[in-house]
Amino acid sequence: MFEKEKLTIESKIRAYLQTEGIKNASLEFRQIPFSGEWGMAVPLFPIAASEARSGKKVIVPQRAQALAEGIIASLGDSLGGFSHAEAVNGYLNLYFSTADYARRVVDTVLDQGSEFGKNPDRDETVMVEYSQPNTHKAFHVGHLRNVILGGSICRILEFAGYDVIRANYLGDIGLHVIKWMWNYLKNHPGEEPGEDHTHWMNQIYAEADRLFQEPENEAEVRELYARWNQRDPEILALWKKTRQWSLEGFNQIYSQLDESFDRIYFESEVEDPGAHLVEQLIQQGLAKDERPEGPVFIDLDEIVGTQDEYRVLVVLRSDGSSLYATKDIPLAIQKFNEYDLAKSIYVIDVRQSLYMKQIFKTMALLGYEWADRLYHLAYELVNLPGNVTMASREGTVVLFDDLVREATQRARAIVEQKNPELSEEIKDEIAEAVALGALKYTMLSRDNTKVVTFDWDAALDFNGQAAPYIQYAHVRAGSILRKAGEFSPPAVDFPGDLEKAEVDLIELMTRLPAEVLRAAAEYRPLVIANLAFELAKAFNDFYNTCQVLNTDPDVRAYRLRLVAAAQQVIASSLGLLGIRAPSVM
RNA sequence: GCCCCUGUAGCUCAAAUGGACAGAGCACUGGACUUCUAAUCCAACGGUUACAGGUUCGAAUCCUGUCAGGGGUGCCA
Repeated sequence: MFEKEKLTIESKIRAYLQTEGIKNASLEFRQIPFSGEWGMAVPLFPIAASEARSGKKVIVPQRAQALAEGIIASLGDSLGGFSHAEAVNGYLNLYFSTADYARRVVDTVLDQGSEFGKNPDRDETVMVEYSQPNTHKAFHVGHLRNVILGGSICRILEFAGYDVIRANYLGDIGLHVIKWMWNYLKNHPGEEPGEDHTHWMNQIYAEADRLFQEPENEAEVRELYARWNQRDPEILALWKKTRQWSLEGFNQIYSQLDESFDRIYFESEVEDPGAHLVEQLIQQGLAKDERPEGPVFIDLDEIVGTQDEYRVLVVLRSDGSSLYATKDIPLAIQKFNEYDLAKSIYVIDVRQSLYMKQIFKTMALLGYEWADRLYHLAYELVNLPGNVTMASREGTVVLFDDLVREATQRARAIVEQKNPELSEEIKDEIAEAVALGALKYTMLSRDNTKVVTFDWDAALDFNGQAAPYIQYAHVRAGSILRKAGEFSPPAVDFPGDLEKAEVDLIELMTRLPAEVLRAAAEYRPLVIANLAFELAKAFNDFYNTCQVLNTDPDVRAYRLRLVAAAQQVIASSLGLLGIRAPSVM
């Protein structure tokens, strides 16, 4: 937003440094930490230090300070858009005219609206594969982190200018599916799912898993597996029907989470291509075939010439049945056959890091030039207190629908208390927005590499650094505009003596564009989560210290602009997290 | 054994990628609703950034080592 001023002043600084015998200095602009007014800072330590390194006899801090002072002296009155400058602690601080800066930021935000902070189109397509649930099974809080993270990453990448393809890869075959069908045929023939598909599917699965422990049941399941392998039409039909139930269940969840997918892949579709590919690998001499005594595997360390780095990748079991790797290799190829991808991202938990590395290396060995465009976005697990990993088979899970139901009920009770006059329908909407927002924010506001310990109290705490706090700031802003009867107040000048709360709020708004780029580059929604909270905090501070409606007409005029702009930026940052921004709550 | 991740306030987490006094939220204590919604705000409290060295003008951040926790490591997904 201030590139022009930056460039002008930069060339002037360089000119001065030339006279000091310093050429090609690397100038760095950063934020001035504390501000009653604001501007940019240029640290001169790096320059002084490089002088010292090149043999000149200088004391770095003093020299840095002297340079900053020298620059100011040389600039004189020609500050090129800045209002004044200071030399402090070896930093050159350049300040903007408060009135100009404020007006410029607010005008820009309101002109661009929901486009503010959005990067121009890059003409690059990125695929993000996430969620990847197994059909016929539960959807628990562990799965939730993946969907929420993947969904937010997609939104951020889009905002950063990429074309994004949301891909899902469903585990629709395997022992778990056979077990499910066995239990269904034996104990629940003809039954149909109720309202909540996933919950019902999971009950049958959990029961099947329990019964599977009995040897005679296991034998029956194996029999069914054999029929499946022979493509028994009756079993195939049942599989298709029940799989569809699962998909419908997942879609209920996705739509509740405001998630949707552009491309769905099924494990069942890549199993056969995978088997053929394995044969090729063997023929090419890349894979070793030890069947029937051993499996088919690629000795990556041996091929690459490393030790204990890539280990070996088993691509087919000794009995000829398929593994993850059997299918992931053809799937990677299929993705690039279908799309021209600048990047293919896999949102998968950190335990599969080595496996992902093996797959990527294998693609490189196969000669695909796009192998270096594969990226594993690893995230840590959601554990229960006491570091207990959620696992359906252990029964240590918090199910998605249980959590959402509880959270929504609590949110609903608060809406009831705050806004009893609202219609039931609106109350429900708000409760859902708040409940889901809170869950999403909890997942997104910690770094991908950090384990989330799921705690009911923390997940259901709507106070403090949480989504409802941010949503509430958005609501308050909307409320002011509604009462003013002006949702897009006309442009006006800003005064030079703004309150600190106003300055801080404006300052945070300017950070959105850069933070979007950083979040996209690092695949870290946390960056946006932090900004959203800080914006809300600054807005609440402003709300508390600055009257908008009941004040001088001049003040009211520019503050209405400020409120509208703040509301926009808060809404945008919530949007990037996939969190709804209600207008009442 | 080897590899990866983590260790910051009582608890849960940040820290603009090496910069100005390490910041928030919970919890605890004391204040603020006749005023644009108190799902809010203000104040107070709370730190040898696991430990020991090193690199440099400057380190939570980079390097080495140690300790603690978690994960991975040829036919689980």
